[in-house]
Order: sequence, then structure tokens, then C-alpha cells
Amino acid sequence: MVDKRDPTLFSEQVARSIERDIRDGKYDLENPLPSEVALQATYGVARGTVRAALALLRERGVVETMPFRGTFIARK
Amino acid sequence: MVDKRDPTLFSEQVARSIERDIRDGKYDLENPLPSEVALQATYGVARGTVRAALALLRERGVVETMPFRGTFIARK
DNA sequence: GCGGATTTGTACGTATGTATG
DNA sequence: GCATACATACGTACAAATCCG
Repeated sequence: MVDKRDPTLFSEQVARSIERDIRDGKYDLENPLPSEVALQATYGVARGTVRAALALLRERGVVETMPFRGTFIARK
Repeated sequence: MVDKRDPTLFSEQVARSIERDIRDGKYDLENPLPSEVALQATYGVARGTVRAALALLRERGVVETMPFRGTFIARK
């Protein structure tokens, strides 16, 4: 869940949380991260916010999105 | 096998691979290409995806499908 | 010619991602 | 935030035509 009293943008909060989960080995390389709809429910934000967070992680080289397939951890 | 981390659509990946095999002389003109079920196993995708790939190759004039008989290399 | 196996054709349903209003 | 429409992909099931022992 996002902290609504944290001045950090929701999208940034979500991005950091997802990145933390990746670093903690919560996800594997072969399978996609939870869907946008699932993440939306997990963090209690709108789907657009989830997409913004994923866009940040793409820019940072943390994840890669495969059209129609899902978002994966970026391979180095 | 299809590369699940390649952003190219599965159907496009399969189509290119089949076309490559044809150009490499892997198949002959007299006999049908491997069946959809065989290709499904070869590439690790659903049959619908194989059919989508073959549809692409038909549009490109690479193959011809004989209903209930099989898909053949297109005669020029 | 018979009957089973094979192959393509068709139709669902589900899930996901994309795009738009 | 929500609704709609569409595309890709998977899985399943069955129908129809063909092939072959």
C-alpha cells in the first residue's frame, strides 16, 4: 500500500517498492511481474499510476515490458 | 523455441523461423510442412499462435494451405 | 471399402496489454 | 477512475476432410 501522507509521488513510491521486491528476489527472471491490474490492487492506486511506476523502472533499466506478455526483470 | 523475452510477437518470431527453414531448403515442394500440432510443440506456443504465423506467411506468399491436407511451400 | 489416426477449420472462454474517450 | 473496444496469446473442445493400414 502507498503512503498517502508521504510527499513522494505515488508513482515513485510504487516504483521503489517494486524495485525493492525485485532486489529481494521476490520475482524470477522467467516469469512476468504481477499484472498491472494486480499491482493496482496491491498498492491501492489507479492503473495509470501503476503504469507510470513501471515506466520509471523501464527508464531506469530495471524492467522490460514485452507487449501483450507482461513486464519482466531486465536482463543485464 | 520462441524467445519469450524478445519483444517481437510470438507469431512473427515463428513466421520468420519457418520462412528461414524454407529458404534453407529444410522442406521440399512435394510434402506439407510439419503440422500445426508439430509446430506448436517445436516452438512451444499455442496452436492459435502457429496458425497466426502461417497466416502471415500466406499473406506474404511464402506458403499455401490446402484445407485438411496441410501447408505447402508456395509455388511461384 | 472400413475405421482409426491425422490435419486443418471453427468456436468458445480466459487473461493480458494497448488505445481511446 | 471508469468504461469500452480491440489485439495477442493460451487452452480446450469439437467438426470436417483427408490419409493410410
